Amino acid sequence: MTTAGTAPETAARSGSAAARQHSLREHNLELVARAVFEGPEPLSRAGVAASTGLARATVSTLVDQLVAAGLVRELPAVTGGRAGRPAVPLVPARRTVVGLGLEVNVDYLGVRALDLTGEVVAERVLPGSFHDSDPAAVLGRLGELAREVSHEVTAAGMTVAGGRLALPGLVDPRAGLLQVAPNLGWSSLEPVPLLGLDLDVRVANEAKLAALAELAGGSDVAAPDSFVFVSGDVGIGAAIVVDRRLFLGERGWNGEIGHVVVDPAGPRCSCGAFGCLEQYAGKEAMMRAAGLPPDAPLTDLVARLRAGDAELTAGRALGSALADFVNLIDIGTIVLGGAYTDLLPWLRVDVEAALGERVLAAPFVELQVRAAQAGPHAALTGGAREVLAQVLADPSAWV
Amino acid sequence: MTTAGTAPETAARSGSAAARQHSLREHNLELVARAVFEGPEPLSRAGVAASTGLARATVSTLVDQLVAAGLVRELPAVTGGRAGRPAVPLVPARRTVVGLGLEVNVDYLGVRALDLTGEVVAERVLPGSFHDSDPAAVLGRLGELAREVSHEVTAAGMTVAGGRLALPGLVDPRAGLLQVAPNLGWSSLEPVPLLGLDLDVRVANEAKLAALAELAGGSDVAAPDSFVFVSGDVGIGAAIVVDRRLFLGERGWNGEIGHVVVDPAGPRCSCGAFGCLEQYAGKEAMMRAAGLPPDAPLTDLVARLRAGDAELTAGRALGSALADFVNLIDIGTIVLGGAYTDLLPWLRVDVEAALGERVLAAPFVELQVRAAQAGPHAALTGGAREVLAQVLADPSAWV
DNA sequence: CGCATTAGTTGTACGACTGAACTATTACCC
DNA sequence: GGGTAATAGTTCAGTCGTACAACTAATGCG
Repeated sequence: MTTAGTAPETAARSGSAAARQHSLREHNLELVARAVFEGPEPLSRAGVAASTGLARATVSTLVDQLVAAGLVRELPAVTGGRAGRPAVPLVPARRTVVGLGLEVNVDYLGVRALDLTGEVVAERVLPGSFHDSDPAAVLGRLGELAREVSHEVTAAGMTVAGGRLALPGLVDPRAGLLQVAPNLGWSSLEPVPLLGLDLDVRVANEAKLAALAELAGGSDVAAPDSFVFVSGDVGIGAAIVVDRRLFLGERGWNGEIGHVVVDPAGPRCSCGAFGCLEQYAGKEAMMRAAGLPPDAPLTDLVARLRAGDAELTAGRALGSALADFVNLIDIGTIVLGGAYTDLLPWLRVDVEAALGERVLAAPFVELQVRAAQAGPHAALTGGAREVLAQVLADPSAWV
Repeated sequence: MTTAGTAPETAARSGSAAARQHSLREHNLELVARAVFEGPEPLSRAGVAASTGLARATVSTLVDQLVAAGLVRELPAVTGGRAGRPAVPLVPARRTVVGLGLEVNVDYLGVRALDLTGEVVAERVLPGSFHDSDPAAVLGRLGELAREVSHEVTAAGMTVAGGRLALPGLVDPRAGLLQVAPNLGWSSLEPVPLLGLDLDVRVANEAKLAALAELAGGSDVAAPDSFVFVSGDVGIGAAIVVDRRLFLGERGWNGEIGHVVVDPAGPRCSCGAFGCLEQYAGKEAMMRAAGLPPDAPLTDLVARLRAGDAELTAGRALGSALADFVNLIDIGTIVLGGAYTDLLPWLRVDVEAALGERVLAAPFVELQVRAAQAGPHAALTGGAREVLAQVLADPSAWV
């Protein structure tokens, strides 16, 4: 008993655990669920068997379990013009299981519930100003919104699988701790208990979750599997997605591109250092450079740029910082989010020029810069998607 | 047959394949092998069972297979002063299976064979000058050295599991292609066939493999599980190790810290851009700054610094670039290799100051800067270790 | 209407892990 | 010195998940 007690820690350290018979089933259940969810068009049982390499008999029992658990739905058998028994197409189940995305940001609170098809089944967004706010009060209010949403979906027969709370700051997801969120004026607190929810909620950085929302892809463009997501606002945050998974570094504090050196002789930054990217390509800096007040709405800047009454010089600095990023991590696709999405037409030339000049591997690979596809409040969508991804990763918990 | 043909690709794309019965065994075989190899002190069968969570009966059969395959060795049973049947300690087998590390660098060729205990069982190092050399001739010569080593170890009854060829340049490990190695004057070639070896050899970047050598740890200090390894020489390369595994980005071209911006108003770099780190902290820049010829040996610089006849200003630039690195990927331990290992005493203060100033998370985490532990020609050791790690990851191939 | 074709199901076989009982070997204590 | 407790390792029946093959189901086509 004493020695056995150390087993879980050791297993966790090495990242893998003993595999039993039922681990096999869990693994294959995930494999089948993924095949159904990620396939470009609906697959039949036989199609799943072909694409996974599992035997048809095995797939049948696994699919039956997923259907019984309410994760997968059978469409009416479709006779596709060719001989043979018609296939039964399998699709993600609608309105049975939902993931909750929660967010506190400088200008709004929000909760969004997504089902397995990616559809928004309930939502509350509360605009406001949460500069230097009281964490307990704000998170309490957010908790109320979440309870409203939660009741709404459970009343409709759905199950809430869990939640993700997006916060604009340094967050340690493993410890459930917010270290500091400068724009909220929050520091060193455990946000989840203040929500007062009877639900498995984890915290995450806002830019990281917004990046995950990109994985859904746009209507026209497919989402890349690996990309760097850069969210430009007052602060500038980034997330690294490799093979559709977040790369978090040791503590989830990576992607602080806003404080990369652009010019050591540049202006002093709020972080104390000199010449950080934020001083060139942060929202306030861009506004000032265009002769607008720093807290003017983004649309004002876009209007000026459209009219030709201002120029956007932030692209050079952004491109320089992105070139550093690409040189250091080698991810060839850059997705620009936040304010940069709308500003991309005036940024693209300078950014691409800087990448071409400074990225060592530029001659050998096509670097892509594209606008974010996810709509407003992307972190809400990303958070809900992450919860659902976890359901998908371990469907056996729902069987 | 037509549909089944797509299975492997699909499985490969999603990163996981169908799990059969024998996958279970493979997984657990790896688990047991890892427990034996990575444990701080030798474990018995019962100890492995406790640490992995597998049943004793299962562990026994798995261990027996590993012993039969020559990967694990049983030490004489030891009576440890306490009651009960004495345990049989299990340790990595000596001189049964070896991995080969190969390297072409500017000033030498080398081949090193390591066995599972990490001991060097054979080695050839050939100093020389391979600036602007002929790839076919040089790789042919290296192939001869490798054949000598290979014959030596097979004559002693060992099996060669494979090899890794380390090259100082942009390497695509997946495609087995060297894009460009500026200091060798090589570009766009497939190096492995030129070795003329009847062996599974893959290419890799020199700094990446040198980083893996660090995982063995020093005699005094344990190796960290996650770190950034920076190798300073004429060029400056880096590798990212997370949970004891290389993070390679999309193509293995990451870690190009030598071309991170230190000052856009700085001197022009060989890459075409301005103010790259290499122009401040590359070996030639450091030599010049100390009033030495750019190709002087490192010992000359160290002698001057010891005597107080020169100052090393590279630390500020290096610290600035490292701060960018840490802000972007959040790895708290930095291991300095190459020329930096010996220069660390004169770099440390400036590097740590820059990290403290520029790293956003600095107040919340202790950043560590340490010297590389692996000895000379670390890439040879790292390459051999990677081959052996692959043996460990799939022992079933040897059973 | 029968045959070829494809989808899905059923049943047997096999392989891998588990738990419990068993053997082996030592320390400790009276 | 012998009995007892303790620990290591082995044996064996039991259980579970997948594979393979044979089967049923449902459709198109000639």
